Amino acid sequence: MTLEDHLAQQNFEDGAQKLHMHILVVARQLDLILRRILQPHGVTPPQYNVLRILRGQQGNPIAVHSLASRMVDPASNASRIIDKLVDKGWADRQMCPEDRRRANVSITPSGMALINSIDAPIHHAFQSAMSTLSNSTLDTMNAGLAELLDNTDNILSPHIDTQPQSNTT
Amino acid sequence: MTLEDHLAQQNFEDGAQKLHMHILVVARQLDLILRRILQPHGVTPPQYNVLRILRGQQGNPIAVHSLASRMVDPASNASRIIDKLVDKGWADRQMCPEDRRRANVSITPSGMALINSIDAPIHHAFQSAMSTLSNSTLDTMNAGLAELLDNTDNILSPHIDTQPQSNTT
DNA sequence: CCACATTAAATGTGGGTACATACATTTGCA
DNA sequence: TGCAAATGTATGTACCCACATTTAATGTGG
Repeated sequence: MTLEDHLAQQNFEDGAQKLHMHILVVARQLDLILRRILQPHGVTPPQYNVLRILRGQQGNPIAVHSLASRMVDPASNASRIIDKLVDKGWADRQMCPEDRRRANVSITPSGMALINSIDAPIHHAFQSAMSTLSNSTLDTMNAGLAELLDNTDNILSPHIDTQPQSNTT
Repeated sequence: MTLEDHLAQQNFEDGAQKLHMHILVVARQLDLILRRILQPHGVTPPQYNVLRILRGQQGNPIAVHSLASRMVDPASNASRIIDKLVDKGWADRQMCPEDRRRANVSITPSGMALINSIDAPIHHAFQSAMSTLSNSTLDTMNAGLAELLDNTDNILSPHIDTQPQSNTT
């Protein structure tokens, strides 16, 4: 099924607009695939994302804000995602004695068991989704997306011009 | 800012996984840009998406299910998006006399005025986001994403094997 | 030592999504 | 004709998001 079929639209103004739509639609597809695999386990994609980060900490607790910065959606509501994980016994939240504003989060054995059991099928699914792309295509796409990422960063938070300004105003 | 900065993660297993993350993160950035432009007008991205489709109808009303199929998120809840548009006077919903299950939706002059006034800045923003990419890069990326779209379609709804099976089992 | 800004986390609000279900209406067909 | 299946739309539930605000604790300059 092509992009045109997905959107029931027959022509795009140019390659740039088509790329825009392609990215949105494919991102949605990837999310649906992940959701499909996670669903039977009662885990959602953001929760899975957090569990992966916690596992990467090798048992070391991590502050909420630092966890948030590593998420795909660097959420303002990391707190609430963690709430869900704690409710289900997959994560643990302890107050930090040195800085009582902080809350340290860590993964529980039960959370670790969960993520270890679902990780392989997920990796396999995405591997197979990408399997038809050649390495050189992968590289070109990654380079293009990196460029796009940089451009959108500039649109979202314009750089301060680093040229020193003479104070003539 | 690179993908590694965005996710505060330093290495990805392979190009495929990196592509996966790149797509998710860039899709999010594009959504943020759109949201940023729409926000002052009190419109959300899905609402804008629906208004564009309605405008494309040249004044002809369209059924909800047919509208839904054209959305980026072919939502089960197109109804609720339309509710919002009707509330704000940008769209109109009439019952269809020939088929009383159907609800026909059309854009109002006020909705038309709104979308015409915000369309240009949006087009400009995305054009500039993509402006650094060469045409050949755009083509390669679009081709790769089309392939990815097809692969993910197959994962999400596996094709029935059209080979006639001999009944030997 | 104290006012004040800054930081960390949580929470409120309004919106969106997937998935399941409800309900009315049409269609297909026995 | 009569009734089951399919269709079109709306709604309920639980989750998620962006953005603004709140609450608490820590830093910092006078």
